[in-house]
Amino acid sequence: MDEKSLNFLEEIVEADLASGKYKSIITRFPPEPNGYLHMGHAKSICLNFGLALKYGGKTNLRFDDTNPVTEETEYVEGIKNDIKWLGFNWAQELYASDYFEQLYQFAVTLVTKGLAYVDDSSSEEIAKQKGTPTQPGVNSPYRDRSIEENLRLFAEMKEGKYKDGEKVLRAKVDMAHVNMHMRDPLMYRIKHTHHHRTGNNWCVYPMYDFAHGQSDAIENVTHSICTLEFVPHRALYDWFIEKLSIYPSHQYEFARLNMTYTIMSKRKLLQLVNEKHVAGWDDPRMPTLAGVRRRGYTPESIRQFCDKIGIAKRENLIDVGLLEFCVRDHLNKVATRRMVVFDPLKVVITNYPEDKSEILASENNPEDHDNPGSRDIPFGRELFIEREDFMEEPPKKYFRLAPGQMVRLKSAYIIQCNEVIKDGNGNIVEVHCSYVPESKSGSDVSGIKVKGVLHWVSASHALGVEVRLYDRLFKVENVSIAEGDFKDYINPESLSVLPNVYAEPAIAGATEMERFQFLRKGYFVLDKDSTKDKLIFNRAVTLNDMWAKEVSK
RNA sequence: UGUCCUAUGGUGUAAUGGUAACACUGCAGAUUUUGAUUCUGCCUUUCUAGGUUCGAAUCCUGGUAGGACAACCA
Repeated sequence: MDEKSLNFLEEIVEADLASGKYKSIITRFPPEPNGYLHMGHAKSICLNFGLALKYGGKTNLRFDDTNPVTEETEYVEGIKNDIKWLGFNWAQELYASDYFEQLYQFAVTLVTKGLAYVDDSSSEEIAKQKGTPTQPGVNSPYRDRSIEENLRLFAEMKEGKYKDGEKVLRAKVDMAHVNMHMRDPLMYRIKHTHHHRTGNNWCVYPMYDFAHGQSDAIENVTHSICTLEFVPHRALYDWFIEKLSIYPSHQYEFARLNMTYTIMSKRKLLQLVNEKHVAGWDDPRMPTLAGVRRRGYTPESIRQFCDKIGIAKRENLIDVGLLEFCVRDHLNKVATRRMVVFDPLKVVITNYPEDKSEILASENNPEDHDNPGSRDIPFGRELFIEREDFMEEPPKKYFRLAPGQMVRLKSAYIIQCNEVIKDGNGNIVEVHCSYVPESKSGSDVSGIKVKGVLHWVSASHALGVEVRLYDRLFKVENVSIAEGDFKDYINPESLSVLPNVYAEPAIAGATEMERFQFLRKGYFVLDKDSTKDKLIFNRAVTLNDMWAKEVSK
C-alpha cells in the first residue's frame, strides 16, 4: 500500500538492520541550549525520532551543553516544550555535562597514550600553526612535552591553576593533514564560568569535537545524524572513537533546511530578538517553533511538511508556500468556522421588520462530515459585510454585491442591492438591500441561483475583536545570498494590526488552542495577549483566493 | 589554487543499469451556500564532454557550477 520510497538514511538503517549490524537503533537529538528551536530543528527532530519510531528504536534528547558562556536553563525548558508540542517523546533526557568527569578521564587516557598534549600557545599562535586549507600547518613548540608533564599540566588546568586562555589540551594528530580539523584540534579550553548545570565545579570544558562523539558512544547511539557542515568533522569523530576504543557510533550528514523569505540561523534569530525587530522568540513571524505555534500552525502540519521536504545531501531552498500548503491542509480539516468582517460596510435590509431578529444556524466545520456541528448566528435588519464585497461599478466576472445584483449571505438569505447611500464627499456609507424571505438557508424555495456568497455579521450583535495579520519576515526570497546586512531586507509590512473588527458573537467561546477559519479571510488562532474584554487573533495563513489572483492580473 | 560534499521540471523529492515520476507552484476546467475545500486536465525535468554497456539520471574519466572546511562556537 504505502510504497513511499526511502531516503538515504532509511536505506542505511535498513541495511544495518538487515545485515545484523544492529538489533535496534538509537538516535539522538542534540541541541545546544543557547536559543530556541526553529523549523530546521523540526526537520532534524522528525528525522531522528521518525527513524527510531519507524524501525523500532529509541531517541534520546541530549543537550550539548559544553559551552557555559551561551547556555541557559530557560532554553532547556523551551526546547523540551517544543519537542513535546511537536509530538515526540524522548527515551532519556541527557546532558553532555553529565559526562564531564568521564570525558575528562577519556582525555587523560589520550594524554597517557601520548595522543594529547597541553599547549601554552595563544589562540592567535595556534591559528597560525594551523596553516591554511592549501598549506600544511606546523607543529606547536609544546607538542613534544613528556606524558608526565602533560598529565601534571592538564590536572592543574582542571584544578584552576591557570587563567582562561592560558593553556589548552590538544589532540596530537597531524599538523599537515589535508583536513584542517585533524591538525591537532583543541580538546579542552579553560573557562572560569558558571555552568547552568554543573555550576562552578569545572573550569575546563570539552570542545564539541571531544564531547559529541564520546557522548554518542557512551549512549550507544548507532546513527548520529547531523547537518552537512559537520562532514569534515567526521574523520576526527572516528579518530577519537578509535583511539579511545569506545562504542563505534557513526556520523551521517544531511542537508539543513532553508526556506524562502526567512532565515534559519540561531545567531541571526537571536539578533532579531535582541535588537527588537520582532517581539520575541515567539513572535508569530519567527520561524521558531515557539513562533509558528503562536502563529497557529499545528504540530501535524509541521510534521507533514518535514515529511514532504524529504532528506537528501544537496543544498535546498524550500518554498515557504509548501509549509503554508501543509498548514492549510490540516487546518481546513480541523478549524472551526466563524464569520468576521474586517472592513465593515453597513447593509440595511429595508424589507426586514425593524423590530425583528432571528437566530440562524451555520455549520462549524463542513469538512467534518461525521460531525459538522453548528452554532447560532443572529440575523437582523442591519448587517455588516466586507467593504470589498461591494462595488458600485463591478468589473467583469465580479459576482459579489453591486447595484441590482443578488448575492447570498452565508447561511442566511439572498439579498439584492437597491440603493447606495453616500455622504457629502461621495463616500459610500451604506447600501440598502431587500431580502428574499423564501431563500432562507436550509429551506430555500426561491429557486434563485446566485454565484456570490458573502460572510457577514449582525451590526447590533457584532463583537469587537483584534486581528493581527502577518506577512513574510523578509522581502527577498533567498536572504542568505542577498548582499549586505540581512536586516536590510526585513519586510516593514510583516505585521499589520486591525484593532477592531466585527465578529459574530459565537467567537466569544474561543479557547486558547482552538483553531478557526474566518470565512473567506483565513485561519486564525487566539493569541495569548487576549484579555477578557478583548480577544486577539493571529492569522496563521490566508485562504487560497482565486479572485484576488484574477484581480492582480 | 588543496581536500571533501553536491548537481533531475519554477521549488523540493523519487526512479538503486531497463518506459523519468510524485508533491508544491503555475495555467485551464467541473462542482460548490466560503471565488475555500474537493475533482479533472495541462505546462515544465536528468549541468556538460567523453567512455563502459544491447541499454546510463544511475557506473567510470575530464570539465563546469554550487556548497563546506583554517572560532579556546556548536
